[in-house]
Order: sequence, then C-alpha cells, then structure tokens
Amino acid sequence: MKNNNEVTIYDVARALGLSPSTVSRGLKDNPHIHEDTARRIKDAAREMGYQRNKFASNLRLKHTNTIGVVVPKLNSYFMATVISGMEKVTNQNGYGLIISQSLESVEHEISCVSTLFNSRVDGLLVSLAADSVNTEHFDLLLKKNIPVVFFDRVSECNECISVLIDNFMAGYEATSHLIDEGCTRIVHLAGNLSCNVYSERFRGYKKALADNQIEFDKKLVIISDLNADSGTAAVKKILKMNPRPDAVFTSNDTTAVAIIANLMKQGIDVPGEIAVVGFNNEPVSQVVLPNLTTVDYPALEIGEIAATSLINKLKNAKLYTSNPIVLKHKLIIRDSSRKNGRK
Amino acid sequence: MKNNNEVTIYDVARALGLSPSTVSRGLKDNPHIHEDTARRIKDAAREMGYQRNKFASNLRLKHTNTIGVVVPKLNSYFMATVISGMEKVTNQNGYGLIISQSLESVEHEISCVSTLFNSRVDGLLVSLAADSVNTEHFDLLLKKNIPVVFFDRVSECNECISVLIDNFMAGYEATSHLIDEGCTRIVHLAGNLSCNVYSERFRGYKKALADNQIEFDKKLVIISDLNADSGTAAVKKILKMNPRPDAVFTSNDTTAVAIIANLMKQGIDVPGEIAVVGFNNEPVSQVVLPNLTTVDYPALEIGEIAATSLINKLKNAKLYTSNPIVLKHKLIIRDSSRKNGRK
DNA sequence: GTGAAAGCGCTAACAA
DNA sequence: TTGTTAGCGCTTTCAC
Repeated sequence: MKNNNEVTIYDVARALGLSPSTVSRGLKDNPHIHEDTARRIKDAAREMGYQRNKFASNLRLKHTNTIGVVVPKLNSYFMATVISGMEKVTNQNGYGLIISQSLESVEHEISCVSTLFNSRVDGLLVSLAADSVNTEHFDLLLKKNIPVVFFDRVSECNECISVLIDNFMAGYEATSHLIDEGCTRIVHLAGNLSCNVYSERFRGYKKALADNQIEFDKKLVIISDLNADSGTAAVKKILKMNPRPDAVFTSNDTTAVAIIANLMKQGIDVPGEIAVVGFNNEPVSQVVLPNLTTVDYPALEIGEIAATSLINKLKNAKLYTSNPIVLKHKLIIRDSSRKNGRK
Repeated sequence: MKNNNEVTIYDVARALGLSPSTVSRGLKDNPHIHEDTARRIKDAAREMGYQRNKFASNLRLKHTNTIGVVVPKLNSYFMATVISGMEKVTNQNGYGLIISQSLESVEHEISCVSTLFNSRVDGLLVSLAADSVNTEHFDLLLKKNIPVVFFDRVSECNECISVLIDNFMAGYEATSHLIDEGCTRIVHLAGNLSCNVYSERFRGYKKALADNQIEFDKKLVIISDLNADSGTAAVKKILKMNPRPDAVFTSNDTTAVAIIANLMKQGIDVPGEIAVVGFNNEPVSQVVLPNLTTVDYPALEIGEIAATSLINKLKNAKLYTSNPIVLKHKLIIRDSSRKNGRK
C-alpha cells in the first residue's frame, strides 16, 4: 500500500472490478456507460472518499478553470465590490479566482501578469495600474489565445473586451450640475491623466465648461493620487486661490469626503461657499454631512459582467457582444452640491 | 511537430543536447549542476519561451502552492485590507491566493471549503461566517494535514492557529472610556453573539459596567447585523428609550457612523447628549463629524501574520508560536465620545 | 458497453 | 556533474 492516502480512479476500479477508463467515464456521465455501472461507480467513489485530481486532469486537458484578476489595489470599497461580483459569477460557473494587486505600478503589474500566465489561468480580468499606458505585457497571453477582459481602467486593445462606464459623460454631467447650481470657478481634482477614467472625466469637465461659456483655467486643475491626503492637500491649495473657487469636482469619494471634512474644519460652508461632487457612490457618501453628491458606478455589475463576458469567451468563443461594454452611471445629487432650493 | 506550441523541458533539452532532468535541475538552481550549464539552460529556456507547466509539476510534487481564503464578505474596507496583507505575503513566497465568500452563511461556507479542498489548496485562511458555530467542516482538511489558520472570527480548534485581537479587552476599554466621560446609560449594539468577536466585546462591555458599579440592563443591548440599516434602526429604538441613553458602544464603524448621522439629523448633539464609540478604525471614522472614537484593528497586520503563520506551517512544520496569536488593538479617542475637556 | 495502453510534462531515485 | 527511467492520476483513442 502506498504511503499516500489519495484515492484514485485506479482504487475505485479495483474495488469494483472495472477498468480505470470505465471509472473515469462513469464519473462524468459519459453516454457510453451503462446507467447501473455509472451509479455503482459514483456510489463507490463517494464511499471511498474519491476526489478528482485536478492536476492530472489539467495536465491532460490543458485548461485550469481558474481566472486571474489583476487590480491596482484591493482595499477600496469599489474594488472589493467589483471582485465580489466576479467571485459570485465565476463560482457559479465552476471557476476559481486568483487575485493579485499591481499596487499602481506597471512593473508590479507585469510581474503579476507573468505569474498568472505561469499559473496557466484560462483568462484574465484586469483593471490597469495608473501608470500602465500600453498593453504590450498582455500580448503574450493574447498570442496564446488567453482572453483578457479589462474593466474600469482599460486601454486600447481590439482583441480584448472592455467593461466600463461613460466617464466622459459622467464628468460632463457632474460639472454641468455644479454650473446649474450657479458655480463658475470649479476646481477639478483629477487622478493620473494617462489613465482613461481620469482623463475622460477631465475631458467631460472641460466640455461642460466650454458648453457653458466658462473659460477653462488650468490653475483650477489639480492632479493627485486621489487618496485622503490628496484631499487634504487640495483643500490647502484651494484656500490659497484668489478668487476663491466655489466648487470642487473630484474623481473619487475618498478625496471628496476628505475635502468636505477639511473645509468644514476651516469653517467653510459646504455647499454654501464651496460645493463638492465626488465619484463612485461609496457608502461613505451617504454618511458624511452634508451627504455627498456623487456618480454612481455600478461596481457589482461591472464585476459580474466582466466575469460573464470572460466566461462566455472561454466557453463558446463566438458570441458577439458590443465592445466596449458601457454600463449606466448615474449622477446622484445630494446636499453637498445643492445651493439652490436649500432650506 | 506537435500541433501545440508549448515549449517543454524536452524541447530545451533537445536544443541543447542535454537530458530533460539536467534541464529541470538547471532551471531551479540545483547545486549539482555546473554553473555554465545552468546559465546555458536558462538562456535557452528564456529564448525559446519556455514556461514551467505547473500541473505536471504539482502532479509530481503533490502540492499546489495555492492558498484558499474564505471570508464572510469581501466588500468591507477591513476585509479588503486583510486580504491585501495576505496577498502581499503569499505573493512574495510564491503562493497564489484563491478567494471565496461565505456570504455569512454556514452552508455556503461549507461549499466554499469543499471547493477549495477539491482544488487541493495547500492551506486555508478563514474568517468564519457569523452563524458558523463549530468547525466540523474543516475536519476533512485537518485529517489530510492541510493546515487551517483562522483570523478575526475564530473558533475552538486546537490544531489550528488563530490570529485575532483581544476583543474582550477592547470592549472593556471602549466601555470604560465612556464611563470615564461620565456616561452611565450605555447602549451596546452587538453582532451575532455566537461569533467570538461580538460575544467577547459584549463580555468586555458587561465587565466594565460591573467594575464601575453600573447595573447591567439588558434592555440596552441590541443585537443586529451591524450594517448601516441596523444603525438607523438602532437610533429609532434608542430615541424611544426612557430615560434616554447617554452613549452607544457599537461593534463596528459602519453602524457607528450611521448612528451619528441619524442622531444629528434628529438634532441630537454628539457627543453632548449621546456619545458614540465604534470599532475597527475604518477610514470613514476620521471623516465623519464629529470624528469617531473607535478601536484600531490592525487589518493589514492580521492578514500578513495569518498568511505568514500558514506559510511557516506549510514550509517547515515545526516552528512553535503562541496560539492564538493576539495582536495589539488600540482605543483611539476622537471627538464623538469626548464630553469632558470639550471646547 | 468496456478495456488496454499511451501520453500530458515534470521530478527524483538511482545509475554512471 | 549528468543521464536513464519510472511514475504522478487522468483522459481518450482504438480495439473488442
């Protein structure tokens, strides 16, 4: 007896007086096997504690039923929710998820992709690092027919599916809303502009200004990492500006909330003196006072749809969907930007 | 020529006039191989686009270099940060992470564990679902010597390592602090009490009352799911209590923040009329007004230490550490509970 | 409907 | 220091 306690199809076969191939077939409802035999096999397998050895199987079959995920950073509510959606879909379809973080650096991203590639993932779900401008590091996968789906932070790549929202339009709407509320000196706090999401929102901001005959002033644009500290730093800059801005449109809620907190600490009324609009509709937006006006980004859906698209591509190959897949966003107006109709 | 384009060690061996075993050894710095040979092998492998086939390798080696993670829910800042810490450590050690969510249900948890088991993970990192009272569903793994490390929400199991904080002490300190601030009718908003973290915090709460000669009043204890809605609901209950409570100690920040927002909407001064203390020190706690007093739970560290412990166990077997591993928490006093010394 | 046998790619004991 | 060889467990073609 071998010193290892794994039960194999050989063991089951021996116990039943059958051949390993019959057992293999019986276990997976191969139509050429007699019903009774199949049942006997399954019963015996269960009793003996048989578990399929995925490596042997993968080795033969050459696919792994695992999907790799690369995200810039895991610890945001938005990302966690996206992944939560992916996990749900992939789990239901018998796929596992391997997750890694690029920590916002291309180099790290390249290494993640390569590790995942070496793990022979069947496909990849990726949101790019902020400084990831081209997609050369995915060519190797693409060449080997490993499909890649980008979500949120995407890049030009016509073999890949992209899932995202219309960031331009969202930026346009957010800015227009502020203008409608009477704001004219609107600061935009942006992220790295080589990243589609931030550059598009910025483009929307500029277009909204132009459409309302407000001159674009590049001194009102602040580029940052979009973390809480950037929000604090932005407030310092804003308070030094002369004349003082009357609104801030920032590219995420983390900074928006930090900005509100800092403005209020300085005794500045929000939205009375400075209105604030964020982005993402994270839970915190409903809990700060005043409640934050923001753009709802359907995170769970993004995750589900990205995963579904990938699995479809994996399963059948041809099922044409539009590309990019653009999900609906929604400007959610709350108190942080409501100057009119204010009690 | 085969119709599949995978480069194997046989191809490399043939190209170099060596044997496959030499190539295999050369690729992994086996000391018995000549330096020059090793370099030639590596160069050739790189040029030819060789990739190790993990399945063949795993099939031989009988381990997978992947670790399974089971968490109740992914979309909290706390969990995402824990996992971020795990990912960092496992990645550095050549392990992959497979993540799944129990969605707070034992049944789902059992199915996650079984899927992970079937994927032959080398080990498991788990935080239990709220209603998961025993650990029978891990016995199968334990029997097969697959180590399990619990973190945060743990359970009795002497073969497993647990990583957590002293929730009793944390609850005790939080409550004592409120008492020091002059509060005597302190509501405790708890989670499912079959879960160690919530029951321990509750125990700390009661002990603090007892040590300060305040009679425990079970009407002041509210059990909930600890989501934002529970916070809102709790406020409604609190406002109906007579006499009105003068403080709330709640078991997470999500509810704490919802409670503050709802109290303020009702025109109740926080902390003047009702002081609030939360738990976890999520970023939102520094951004609500008044800033939230809370207990810092070192999420990143928990993730790193849990992963490190598991990897140690995987690597050498014997490296005795204390068990459970108890990390330092810290009560962070901010404005939401500061009644004395108030301007 | 069932079985025999080869082979997926890698590793390691053993031999040289 | 390098090579030979067997085998990890599964799947599938081909034969019966």
